[in-house]
Amino acid sequence: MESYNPQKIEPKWQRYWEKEDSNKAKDFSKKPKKYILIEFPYPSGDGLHVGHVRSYAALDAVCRKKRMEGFNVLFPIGFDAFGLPAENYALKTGVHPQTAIDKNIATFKRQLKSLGLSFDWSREINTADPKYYKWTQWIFLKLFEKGLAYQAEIPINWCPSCKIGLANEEVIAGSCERCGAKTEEKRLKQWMIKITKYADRLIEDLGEVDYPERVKAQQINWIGKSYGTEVDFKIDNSDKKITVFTTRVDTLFSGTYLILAPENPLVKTITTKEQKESVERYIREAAKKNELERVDTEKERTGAFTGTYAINPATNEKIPIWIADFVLAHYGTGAVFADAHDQRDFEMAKKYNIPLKISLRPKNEELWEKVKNLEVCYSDEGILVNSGQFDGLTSQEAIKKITQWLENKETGRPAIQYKLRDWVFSRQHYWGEPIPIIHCEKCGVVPVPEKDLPLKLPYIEKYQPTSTGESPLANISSWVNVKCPKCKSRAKRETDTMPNWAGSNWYFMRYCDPKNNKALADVKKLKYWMPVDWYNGGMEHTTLHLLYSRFIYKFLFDIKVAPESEPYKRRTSHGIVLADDGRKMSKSFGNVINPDGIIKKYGADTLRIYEMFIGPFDQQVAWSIQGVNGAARFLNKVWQVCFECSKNKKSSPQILRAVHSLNKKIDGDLEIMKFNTIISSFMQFINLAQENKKDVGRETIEKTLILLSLLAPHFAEEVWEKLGHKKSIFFENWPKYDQNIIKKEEVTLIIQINGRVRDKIEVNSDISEREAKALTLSREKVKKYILQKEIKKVVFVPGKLINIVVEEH
RNA sequence: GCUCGGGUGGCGGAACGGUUUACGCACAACACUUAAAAUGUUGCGGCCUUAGGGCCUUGUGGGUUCGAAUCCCACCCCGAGCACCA
Repeated sequence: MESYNPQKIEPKWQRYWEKEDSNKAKDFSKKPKKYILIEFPYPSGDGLHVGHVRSYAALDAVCRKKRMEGFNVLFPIGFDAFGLPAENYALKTGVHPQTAIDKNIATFKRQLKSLGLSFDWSREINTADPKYYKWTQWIFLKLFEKGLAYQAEIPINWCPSCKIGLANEEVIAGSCERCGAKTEEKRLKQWMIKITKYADRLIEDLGEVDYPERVKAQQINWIGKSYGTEVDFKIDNSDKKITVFTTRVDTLFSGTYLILAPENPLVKTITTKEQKESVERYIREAAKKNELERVDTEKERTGAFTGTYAINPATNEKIPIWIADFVLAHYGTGAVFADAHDQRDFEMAKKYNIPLKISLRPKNEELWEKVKNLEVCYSDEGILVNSGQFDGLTSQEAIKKITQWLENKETGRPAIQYKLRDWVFSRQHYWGEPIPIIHCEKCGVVPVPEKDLPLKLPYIEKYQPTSTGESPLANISSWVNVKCPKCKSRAKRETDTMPNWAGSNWYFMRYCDPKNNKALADVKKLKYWMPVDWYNGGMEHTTLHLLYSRFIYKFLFDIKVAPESEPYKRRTSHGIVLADDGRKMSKSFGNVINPDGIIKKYGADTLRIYEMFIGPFDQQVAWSIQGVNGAARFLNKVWQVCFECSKNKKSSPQILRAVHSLNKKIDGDLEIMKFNTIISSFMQFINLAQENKKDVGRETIEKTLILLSLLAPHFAEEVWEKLGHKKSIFFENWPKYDQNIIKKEEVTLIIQINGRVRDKIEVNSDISEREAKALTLSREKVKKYILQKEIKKVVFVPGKLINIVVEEH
């Protein structure tokens, strides 16, 4: 008998599957559809990561099973090819991003194919292909048309040394990722997308999808909806008012000052002559700090007095208006009322000797003494004091009643705030989709007409950013200078490009109809395939890609392009694969595992089995080369058993029961992604078969191979063929297990005395309680424990256990 | 600080109200071999015991239960995400 030689058989079957188009999904097939999606890779120069292998192999197993169960499965693959690394690489080496990406994609394709994954390669997409990004640009035009894309001057991370705007993910601990210089805030006009308009729907519709709790919680947290009250404070000696947002209106009576964000436009108009200098100095200081420094909660509270006062609508007292950098301009109204029941306000008032008042009383008397004397800040809920008619109410009651009271006086109202901010959609980079907008001297902002799409990214030689912070595209005057599509007068193109997320927002729709020239995808095909039935990906995309793409899909639903409002029925996520030292795999640590090496030495099937066995799928796992040996040994054992037993006629009841149990285990565990227990059950089965080779018949071997084909497809095909089959094993139907065969006649009954295991007996599985009790009490071991003691109770769990409860002395 | 996960042998982990430590790795002994590798067999939580066996053990402390790794309460530790969000 030949020994198992993956290096020989794997390429053979990969060629076979490619030739036979084995994994092609058929549009409008009468079979029920399953759309199973993995996050498409960014084709980095490092090649495929063993982490990709784990999640792709897992979902590949799911797809293979669904096909054998009679589903028309769509399991597509593509490449998210725009992005910064290719541009940085170009800056360093002069190699054009297009060239680098093409090369990387070729490597990825070779690697993915060498794993034998059952992708439908005929639907391959590439987000940097003009035929693809034509539709990414089209979506932008639609957003613009509906008023959801707009320009605003907002602060961005600016590297004064590279003279370039940086995305948040390019700023590491307040410094530029490339040169290490401290970043500053710079205000630039940016394209923004109004995702906030969809905030409520993004929360509510989570109710109708099947996502892990932690994913839902993270998205809800990120959107950060909070219910509160808006309160108007009249400015003293003026008609103007300052509106603040609070979730704790119960503390309004202790509001002894107001604080504005330094960037709040009101600051300029209300600051008095006397205070102008110190206020302006404070604003300058605040602007110099980057986000990281401002957020440092350990630092001392600072602020500046504007010289102006406001009237607290609850007490009618005159209270000073301050500015402080811990008040955020972009949240709420950029203004808060400050009181003794907020840690930050409390600290700041202490520092500047601003008067404080108490309006909440804690239950704890000892604490109350300290709170009363302003020794500590009490910020929990309590009972109202010094609050006029509201005294004695709990915080919860007071929030309702005070809001109502303010509403009647027309100085307040219930309000809702979100943490979610609009999405900054501009990047000052080359390697992205150009934003299809023209700035006309006469007409202003004019969209590129749809017929002119795709607006192709021009091929350039130099990627150096401009000194003004514009993208390198601004340097190509022949591309920038155009005629206005409306009035034909002089105009300039927008030179910002889109962020990396633009292409991945809708790629799953393109898979449904990847070659369509007339639409991003044919409506009928979308209706057939969408929504994605099962989408697996990383937790790191929860608040970026996953949220963005849900939003864009909702928008496309609203303009009648998408057939429903949620793109993904079910989301699951994998844990990351760490290096054997427990750290992230990274070139700089020198601990990266290249799947090519493992495939060469052990074969793709071994690698796949190992990676799925390594630990729970949704948790992070550390790589271990010794573990790969275990997977290789397992496949070798299966190989031996298959050939040694294939001539046996019949299987023993024990083996039959075991293989049916295994079948059941796989059916159950695959659906809940417990791949590690599937493989351990498989190992147990093979160990049993190996010990009882005479009892393993051919039909059991064949069943085993079909079960194993999900995990080790090349292996299964090869043995299947060697057993004399002419057709691919993947044409077989998924086997059904028989519960009657699984049911055991004889079981081990556990005997407990007072809950402790004292004995075990082999009994018929449907033994009655009376019989079991009699049998138990006749056992020598049991007698020892119940001698001269009173039996108080007998607990009987049929087929499992009997517990004798006796009096303890 | 808030939200969500976790803490079980030397290690990865299984069990998620009913035999704790399945399966794998590592380790040890033996067999096969001139030798090594590979493979196979056996052992492998701790303490006590001549044996039979006994006792302890799922981060810590309580509770519910005939019975708790599993359910409840409090605390400690680790990981992930958010974080001056009023």
